Amino acid sequence: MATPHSPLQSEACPIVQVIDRVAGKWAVSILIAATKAPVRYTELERNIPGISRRMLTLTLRNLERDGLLVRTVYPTVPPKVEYTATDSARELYRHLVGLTEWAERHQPDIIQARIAYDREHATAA
Amino acid sequence: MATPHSPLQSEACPIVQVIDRVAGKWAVSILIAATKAPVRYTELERNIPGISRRMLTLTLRNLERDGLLVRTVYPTVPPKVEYTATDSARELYRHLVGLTEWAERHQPDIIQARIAYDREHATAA
DNA sequence: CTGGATCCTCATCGATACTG
DNA sequence: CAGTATCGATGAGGATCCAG
Repeated sequence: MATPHSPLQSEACPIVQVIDRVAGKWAVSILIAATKAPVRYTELERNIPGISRRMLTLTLRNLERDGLLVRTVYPTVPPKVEYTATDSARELYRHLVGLTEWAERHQPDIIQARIAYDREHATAA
Repeated sequence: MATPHSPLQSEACPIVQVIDRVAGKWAVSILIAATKAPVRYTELERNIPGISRRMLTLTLRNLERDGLLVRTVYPTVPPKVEYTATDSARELYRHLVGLTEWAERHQPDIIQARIAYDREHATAA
């Protein structure tokens, strides 16, 4: 960490804020999509399995509010809205990629660890 | 995250799994503490402001289950339990540091963005 | 097509009390 | 010291309907 002090002061730790901001898989999914190319509302709805309209809208608003997405409205007859990742978001995305790579590397380990743990702590059947 | 058990087979993209695993400030706070040095239960309870016993235990169990923490019990008369970060967790921590730095760099921007957004979308004055 | 507003459910979390 | 068990409050999130 840039500031190796205040080890356990979670409130002051910026990473907590990032986690909170990105908390919920929806934000990340949207961010990933929008970083690759400007995306439309319906496009996101189709490409993110299981997301509800409500959460899509809510998450989009939050990301927009935090300056991670830019919302562009084209006043055409069928309304068209595009969401574009800002530079800030693209930079964040690079770090998320770091996490992705970690996840990919350790996914098998985690799965194994869970299996082992569950077997160990199995509810006597 | 506080779910007692995450599904063993997650079909989601790896980054979503990381986010889910680390979602909630407690996991990160604990991870940070345990990465720096082995920590005891009460030590965590004292140093993580606002955490409840329930969440502390739950989060510890999940991290342990995923192979990110190792739980060591010393069968002494006053029981002593130490939680130690695994290599896997330490590697994850390095990536979390990347996120931290991003957060520190962009925190002012985000705050500004929110202020601007809120002013723009103020409930019709 | 893009969302805002509403209702309602259920999971999550905090507080408390109890135990090895 | 290091937890577990239980209960109640809170709010995130899904479903639905309506509007620009």
